[in-house]
Amino acid sequence: MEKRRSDCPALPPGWKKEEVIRKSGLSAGKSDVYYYSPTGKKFRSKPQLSRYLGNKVDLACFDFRTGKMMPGKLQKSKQRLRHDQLSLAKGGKPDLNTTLPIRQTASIFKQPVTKVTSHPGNKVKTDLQRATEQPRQLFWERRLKGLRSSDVSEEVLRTMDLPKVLQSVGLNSSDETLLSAIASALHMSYAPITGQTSAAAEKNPAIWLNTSQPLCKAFTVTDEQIREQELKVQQARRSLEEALMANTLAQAAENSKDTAEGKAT
DNA sequence: AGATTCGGCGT
DNA sequence: ACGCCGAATCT
Repeated sequence: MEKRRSDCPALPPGWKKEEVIRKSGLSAGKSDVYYYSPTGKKFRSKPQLSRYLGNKVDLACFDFRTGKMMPGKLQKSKQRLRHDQLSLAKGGKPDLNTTLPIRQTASIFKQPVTKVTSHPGNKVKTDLQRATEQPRQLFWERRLKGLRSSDVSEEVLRTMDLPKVLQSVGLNSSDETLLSAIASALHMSYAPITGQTSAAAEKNPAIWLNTSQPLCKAFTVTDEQIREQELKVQQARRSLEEALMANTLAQAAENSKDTAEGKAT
């Protein structure tokens, strides 16, 4: 079989590329691409490669299959914004993306910061497939300050009212940030959100802060509150269902109008 | 145990 | 249709 490993000019010197054709099974004829580092370590996907190279090499426009840099390949951020504004101006569908505005690291993929876990004479498996939890800055949630949600016409939406039992921890964090902080915590972790349970966190957050919990004082939620909330969610779902239904109907009407115009010309 | 190979999930 | 990665299979 063609076990030819070729140089890959788009990568630093010493990196090799290999393409292996599948010879049996349902996917016979298709191929898999692998890269080998100068030390001989094998890489079988772009995320894996990106994790290893970190910010040494920007792989944003690197095409894993061909092994070449493809300049037009930049998809995210810039182009994306332009498209959004364009389609918005034309009255297109609203963007339903719910990704949190959390800063990622230098690479285009999730990537842990440097964390040395292997020492001479110590057997520790490095380069875990899934990057472990990243360390976080103590008051990272403050970066959420001032973020507001708005509707498609840039009209700022009324903010949610938080129950009084929810109070932020630490100096002068605004209520507005607290909402974002709690929402982020709910999105980013499957663990229960308890707030800062240590009373000491209030006195000296720099030392006692639990960084896996939002900057929020400890609180308890009653069954009563849960039932109330369930009711609200049910109502919200009903109005959403109505809105979506109206939207698909309008869409269908629009389409049939378009095809009618097409026939007329 | 490590390398190779194909399936199949998610997008 | 394809990238990515789990896991069965091979050496």
